[in-house]
Amino acid sequence: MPKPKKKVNHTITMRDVAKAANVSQSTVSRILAPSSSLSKVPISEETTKKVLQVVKDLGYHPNQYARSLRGKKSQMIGMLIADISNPFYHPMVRAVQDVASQYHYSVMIANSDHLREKEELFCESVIRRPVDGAIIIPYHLTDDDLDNLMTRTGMVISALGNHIQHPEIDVTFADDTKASYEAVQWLIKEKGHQRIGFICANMDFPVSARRYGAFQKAMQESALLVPDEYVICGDWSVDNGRRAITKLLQLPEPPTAVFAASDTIAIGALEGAIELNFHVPEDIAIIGFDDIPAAKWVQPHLTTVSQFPGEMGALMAKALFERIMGEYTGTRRLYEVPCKFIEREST
Amino acid sequence: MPKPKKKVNHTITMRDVAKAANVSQSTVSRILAPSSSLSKVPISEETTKKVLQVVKDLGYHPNQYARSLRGKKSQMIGMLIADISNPFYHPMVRAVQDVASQYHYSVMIANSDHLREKEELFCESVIRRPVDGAIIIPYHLTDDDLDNLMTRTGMVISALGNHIQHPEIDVTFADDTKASYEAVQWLIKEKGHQRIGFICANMDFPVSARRYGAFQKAMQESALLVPDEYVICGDWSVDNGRRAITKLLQLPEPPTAVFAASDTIAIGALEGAIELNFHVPEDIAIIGFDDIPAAKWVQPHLTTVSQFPGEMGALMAKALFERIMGEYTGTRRLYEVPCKFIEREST
DNA sequence: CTGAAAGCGCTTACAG
DNA sequence: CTGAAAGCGCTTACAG
Repeated sequence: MPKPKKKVNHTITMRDVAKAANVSQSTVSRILAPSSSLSKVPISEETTKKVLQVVKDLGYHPNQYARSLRGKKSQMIGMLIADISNPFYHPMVRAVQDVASQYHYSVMIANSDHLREKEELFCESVIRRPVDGAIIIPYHLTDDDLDNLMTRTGMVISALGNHIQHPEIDVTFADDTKASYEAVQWLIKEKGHQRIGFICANMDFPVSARRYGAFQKAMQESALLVPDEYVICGDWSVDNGRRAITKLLQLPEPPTAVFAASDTIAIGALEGAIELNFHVPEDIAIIGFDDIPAAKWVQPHLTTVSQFPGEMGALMAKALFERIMGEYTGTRRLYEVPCKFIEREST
Repeated sequence: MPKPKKKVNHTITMRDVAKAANVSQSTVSRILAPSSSLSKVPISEETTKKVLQVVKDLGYHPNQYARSLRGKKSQMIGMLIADISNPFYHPMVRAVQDVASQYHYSVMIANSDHLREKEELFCESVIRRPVDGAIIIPYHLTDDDLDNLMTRTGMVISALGNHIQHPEIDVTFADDTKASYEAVQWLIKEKGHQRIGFICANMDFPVSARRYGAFQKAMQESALLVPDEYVICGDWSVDNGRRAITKLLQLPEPPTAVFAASDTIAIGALEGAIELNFHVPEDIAIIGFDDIPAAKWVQPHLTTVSQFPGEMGALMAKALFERIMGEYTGTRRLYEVPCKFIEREST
C-alpha cells in the first residue's frame, strides 16, 4: 500500500520533453502530432529517435484538451442511444467502441430515454465539448436539429433509422418493416392463424409505427380483420407484455397469436400467458423481435426476428470514421441490414 | 430537408458575448463559471441579467476544452468496466450515468475485457484527457497503478472490489463471499445435497477465487469432500456453463447440485442439463449468481444470489462526486452492499 | 463591482 | 530540417 505522499503533481508537458531532448517544442509537436506521418514537414531520423526516447523515459502523454482546443480534432466521438440497459443496444455499443478504439478514439455515451429533453441535452453537450463525430439514434431530433449540430460544430454524423434524410448523414437501418410483414404473413399462411394481436410501445416511436403498419398490411392482404382491442400499446418493458397479454386473453374472443414489437414485450407476454395457464404455442402463439440473448433461454424458446445490432453498430462506426478520416466526403450513404426470421418454439 | 449550405462554422465565443453585452470577457466568465455561485467576486444583478440574456440570444455554450485546459475541472468522469455487453454492469453503468448527469458531468466508458493491456490503455487515456474522477473495476491494476494515476492527474477514484486497499480510494464491494458461503450451506443443510459441483471463470479473477473459497469453506465445515473433477473453470459465458455441466453429468458419480459463479454460467448449465434429459432440480439442482433479468425468464426459474449492481453504481458515483465536489477529503470509505439469496425453482 | 493581461499546453503558419 | 511566435477559448490573479 503506497503511503500518502504529497501531490507534487507536476504535469509533464511538451516543453519538458523539448528541454530534455534539446530541441524546440515545435519539433516535439511535429513528431508526436497524429498527422505527423502524412505531414509535409520532414524531420531527421536522428531527432525523431531522440525525442521518442525522451517521451518514453519521461512517460509523457500529450494533453488532449490542448490539442482539441488548438487543432480541430478531439479524438472522441459521441454516441446517443435510448438506454444502455436495453439489451438491444449492447452489441451495437460494443461494436462502436471496438471500431473507435482501433482509431484510438474514445466514446462518450449518453442515454436519451426517448426524451426530447435528453436528446437536446446531448446536442448541447457536444457543442460544449465538440467531438469529431457522433453516432445518433434519433427519436425526436429532426434533420434540421442535426444539420444545426453539424454546421455549428463541424462534426460528422452517422445515424440509425431511415427517417433521417439529411443529405450528409449516413444512415444505417434494419429492414424491420419487411421482416415484420413477413413474420405476420408466416403466422397466417404457414400456421393458419386468423386472429392475431399486436403489442408494441407507444406509436410515437417510429419503430412502433413501422411494425404496426407492416402488421396491418399483412393482415389486410389476407382480408383479416383486426379489432381495436387486439392492438395494445405501452412501452418496451416486460411488464407491458404481461399486462397486454392478460387483457388479450381475457377478451371474449381472444387472438390465437400475438406479434410483439420487441423480445422484452414478448417475454412478458409469454410469462403472462403461462401464469394464466395458457399453453404456448398451442393456445397462443407468440413472436418477438430483436433476438436478445434471453430469447433462447426462455421456455418455450421464443420465435423472433433477429436484428444484428452489432453489425449495425459496426457499419455506423465505419461510415463515421471514413468521414472523420476524410476518406469519404460525398453525400449520404444508406446501409440496409436485413433482419432474419428465427423460428423456435413459441409459435 | 435542409439544403447543403456552406459551413460558415463561426464558433460563438465568450468574446462575442462580451462584445454584444458591452462588458469584458472576464465579467462574462465570472457569470458563467461553474463556481460563480460560490465565487468571492460579486457581480451586479443588472450586468448578470444582461449577459445571461445575450448568452441565450446567441445560443452560446462555453467551450469545455478551453475550460479544462485553463481550469482544473473537466466536467467528465471515466468509467472502466470489463465489458459493456455483460448484463451485470448495466444497472451499474446506468446508475453512474444518472448520478453524473445530475452534476452535469459526462461519462466516458471503456471496456477492459479483463485484459491488463486494456486497463493500462484506460490509464493512458485519462492521463491524456484528465478527468475529475474515475470509477474503476480493477482486475489487474494494483494500488500502485491507481496511486500513480491519482498523483499524476490529480483525479479521485472510486473502485469496486475490496482487494483495493489504497488509503484514498473509496471502495464499494458486494458481500459475495458470505453470500456464496450461505448459498452452499443452504444446499447442504436445507436441501440435503452432499455432492456439489462448482463452475466458475478463471481463478485469476478475484471474484472466482473468492466464491470458490467460500464454496470450499462451506463444504469442509460439513466435512464434505470435493473431488477435483467437481470444480470446473472457464469463462463467464453461457457456453462455459453448458460445457461444464456436460462434463459433470457424465462423471461416474455426478454431483446432485451445482453452484455456478454467475447467472450466465448457470443458464448454460441449465440448458446443458435439460438437453441431456436431466430434470432440474430433481436430478441436478443449480444455483447462479447475479440475478440478471433473464434469471427469472428461464425455466425453471433460476435460484440465484442477487447483487444490486445498480445500488453499487450509485454508491460509487456518490462517493466519487463527494470527493470531486470537495465535500469529503478524508481517508477511504468502505461500502459493503449485502447480497440477497433468492430461492426460485432450480433448486 | 469591473477590466486588462497572463497563461493553461498544444499546433501551425511564418521564417530561416 | 528546425525554431520563435501567435493563438485556440477560456479562468484567474492583479489592479483599479
